[in-house]
Amino acid sequence: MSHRPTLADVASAAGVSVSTASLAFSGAGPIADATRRRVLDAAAGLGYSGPNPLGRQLRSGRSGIVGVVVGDALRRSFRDPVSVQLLDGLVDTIGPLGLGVLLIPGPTGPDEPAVDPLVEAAAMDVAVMLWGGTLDDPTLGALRRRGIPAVVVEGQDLPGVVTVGIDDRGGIAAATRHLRELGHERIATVTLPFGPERRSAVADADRIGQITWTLSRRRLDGLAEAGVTPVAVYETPASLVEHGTAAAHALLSGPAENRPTAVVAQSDLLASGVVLGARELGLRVPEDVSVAGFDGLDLPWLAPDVLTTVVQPIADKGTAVGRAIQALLAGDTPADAVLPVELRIGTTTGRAPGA
Amino acid sequence: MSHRPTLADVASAAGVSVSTASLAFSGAGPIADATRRRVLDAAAGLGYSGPNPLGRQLRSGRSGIVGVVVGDALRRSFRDPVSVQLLDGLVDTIGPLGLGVLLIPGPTGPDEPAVDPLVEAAAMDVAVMLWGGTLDDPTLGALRRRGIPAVVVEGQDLPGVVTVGIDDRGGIAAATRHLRELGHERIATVTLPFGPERRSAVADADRIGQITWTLSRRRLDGLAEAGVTPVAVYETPASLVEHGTAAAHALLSGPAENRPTAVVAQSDLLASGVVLGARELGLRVPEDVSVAGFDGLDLPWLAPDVLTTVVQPIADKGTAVGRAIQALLAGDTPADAVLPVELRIGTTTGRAPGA
DNA sequence: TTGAAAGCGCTAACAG
DNA sequence: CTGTTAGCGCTTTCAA
Repeated sequence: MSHRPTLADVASAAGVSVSTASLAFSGAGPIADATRRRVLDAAAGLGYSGPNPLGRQLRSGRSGIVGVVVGDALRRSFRDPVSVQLLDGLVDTIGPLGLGVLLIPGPTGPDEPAVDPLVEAAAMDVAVMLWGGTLDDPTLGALRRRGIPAVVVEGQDLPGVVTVGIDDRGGIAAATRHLRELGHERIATVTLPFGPERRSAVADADRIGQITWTLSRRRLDGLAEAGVTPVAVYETPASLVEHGTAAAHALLSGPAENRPTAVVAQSDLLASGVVLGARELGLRVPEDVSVAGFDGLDLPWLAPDVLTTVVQPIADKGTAVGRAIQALLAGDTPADAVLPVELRIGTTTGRAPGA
Repeated sequence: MSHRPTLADVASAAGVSVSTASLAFSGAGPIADATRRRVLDAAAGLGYSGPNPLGRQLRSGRSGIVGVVVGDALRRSFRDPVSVQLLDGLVDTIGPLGLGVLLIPGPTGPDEPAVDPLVEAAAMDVAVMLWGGTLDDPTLGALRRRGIPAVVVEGQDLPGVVTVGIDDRGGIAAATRHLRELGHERIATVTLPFGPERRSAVADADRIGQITWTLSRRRLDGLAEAGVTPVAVYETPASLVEHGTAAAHALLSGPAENRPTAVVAQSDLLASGVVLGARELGLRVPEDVSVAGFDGLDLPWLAPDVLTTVVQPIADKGTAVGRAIQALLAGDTPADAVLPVELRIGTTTGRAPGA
C-alpha cells in the first residue's frame, strides 16, 4: 500500500468496520471510548490524517466553499480597500461556519470571456458577488443555471438573489446637507466609474444618463436628495488617489468666482486625491475648498487632516453577508439588508469662502 | 425527479450510456457529433448545467484548489499591498491552469488556534504560504501530514518545501550603497516586524538578536553587506504608513549634529510614512534627510515626489509561484527561486547635508 | 455499540 | 464510436 491510506485501511488496521472508523473521526454517533482510541491509534500508525474531504464532500453534497466573485475594483491589484476589508471580514465570518472562500475573478474587459471558468465549474455551495450584478449579468445567469444561490453586495436589487448594501444615497445626502449648512452653493462631485467603459472626464447630462453601475448612480442621486444640483460631475475610471487628483485639477483650476467651493467624492481614495490636487493648485483645504468623501477609511497620508466622510460599516457588511450565506445554506430565504451609514465630520470641510 | 439532474438522467433522456454522456461534456474521447448534440440537447432540456464537480473531483482525486495561507500582513485588513498584488497575480496565473484560490487565514495571535481548520480539512491540491513559514510552523506540519505539497513565499528556506523569494539582502545593500555614494554616514533603518510579538520602538542589539521573521533579518543584513552599521534600528509592528511616521519622529527629532541623514525603510509604506513624518518635523526631503524604501509601489500621495526604492518584481513572483505549483502538480520537484530586485532612484534621496 | 450495504456523481478501462 | 463495469472515499441508514 504505497498509496495514501483511506478510512478502510484504518478500519481494517484497527479491526473495526469502516462505518465505525468514520464515527471515530466525525463523532456523529455513539462509539465506545476504547474503540475510538483504537481507531485513532491505527490512524496515527498509518499516517492517516483524517477523512479525505473529497469523499466527504461527494457524500454530503456540500463542498464547504463560498465562491466570492471579486469585481474589477479588486481585480486591478485588489486596490479597493473597502472590498479588501470586506473580503477579510467575510473570511473571518464564515470560517467558524466551516466554510472557506474561493476567489473568483470577475469580468475584466469587454474582450475577455464574460464568465470565469470557475463560475461555471468550481464546486461551491453559495456565491457572493462583491460590488456587482446587473440584471443581465452573465455571472448571475451561470450561477442560477447551476442552482447556486447568490448574495450580491453593493449591487442592483435583483429578483432571486439576496442583496446586502448600504444607504449610499442617504450618506451622500447627509454629506451634501452638511456642506449646504456651511454655506456652499457651488458643489461639484467626483464619481466612481459609470460602467465597464471607464472615463476620466467631466460628464455631461447625456453621459450621466448612461450610468450602468447602480452604486455610482445611487451616490450621485444623494446630491439631488439634498436638493443640490452639482455644478460639475467628474467621472473617474477607478477609485484611486491619482484619479481624484486629476479631477481636482479639472474642477478647481478656474478663477475663484465660479470655481466650486466644495467637492463631494464618492470614495475616500478619490477624496484624498482631490485634497492633494487642490493643494497642488495652491488652494487651502478647507478654507478655499471643502472636500468630503465616502467610506471611512484611514488615510494616514492626510494626517494631521482628517477627511470628512460618510463612514460605512464594513465589518457589519461582512457579518450581514455571512448571515445571509448561513441562511441560504439552511434553505431559508434571507431578507435583503440595507445598512446605515454615518457622516463623520473631519477637518477637510469648513465654511464656504465668503459665507 | 424534483432533484437536480445528474449525468445518468441526461444519459437516459438522450438514450445513451452514462459514459457516452460523460464524453459529450469532457470531449476526452471519440464521440459522434450527432450523439454529442443529442446529449447536449437532453441536458439543456433537463436544465443540467454540466458535470457535478464533486463527483469529478472524487473520481480524479483532484480538487483543483490551491490553498493560499495568507500571513497576518494580509489578515489585518489585507493592508499589505505587496501580498495583495501577489495574490491577484497568483489568481491570474493559475486560473488558466483550471485552478482556483482558496483563502486560508494564517495564524493571528498567540491566543488563537495555531492552525486554521481549513488547513486541516479543506480539499486542496497544493498550498501556498504567503510570507511565512518558520521551521516549526504548525501549518507546514499539518500540510506535510496531509501530504499536500507547499510553496513558501518570502519565508525561510526550509527542507521539503519550495521557496520563492527575492534578493532582499542585495536590494537593501544596493540602496545603502547608493546612500553612501551620496555621502551619508549616519544611516538609520526602519524594519518590518521582528516576529509575532510586535513592537514600535528602537531596538537594541539584544532585541535585534531576537528576530524570528527571516524577511526582516535578511533586509537588515543588507546594510551590513553594504558595509554600514545603522546608527539606529527602529522596529515597527506592521508595514503601515503611520508606523513609518512614528519611526521618523523617534529617529529624527534630535539636533542636526547627530541626527541620521538617511533612513532606509524595509517597505515603501514605512518609507512614505518616514517622509511624511520628516516633513512634519520641518525637515526637507531629501535636503535634510534622505529616505529609501523597498517594494516599488505606486505612492500617489507623495506626488510629485517619487520614492527611491528597491523594486521587487511582484508579477514575476506570482508567475514563479504559479510555475512551482504546476510542477508540483505534475509530480516534479521545482527548484527554489530567488528573483532579482532593482534599485529605482527617485527624488527622496540626495547628497548628505554638508557632504 | 458495532457492522453490512448502499450510493453520492462521475470517469476510465475495457470490450464490443 | 458506444456500452458495461468498476470504483474514487466517504457517510448513513438499517439491522444485529
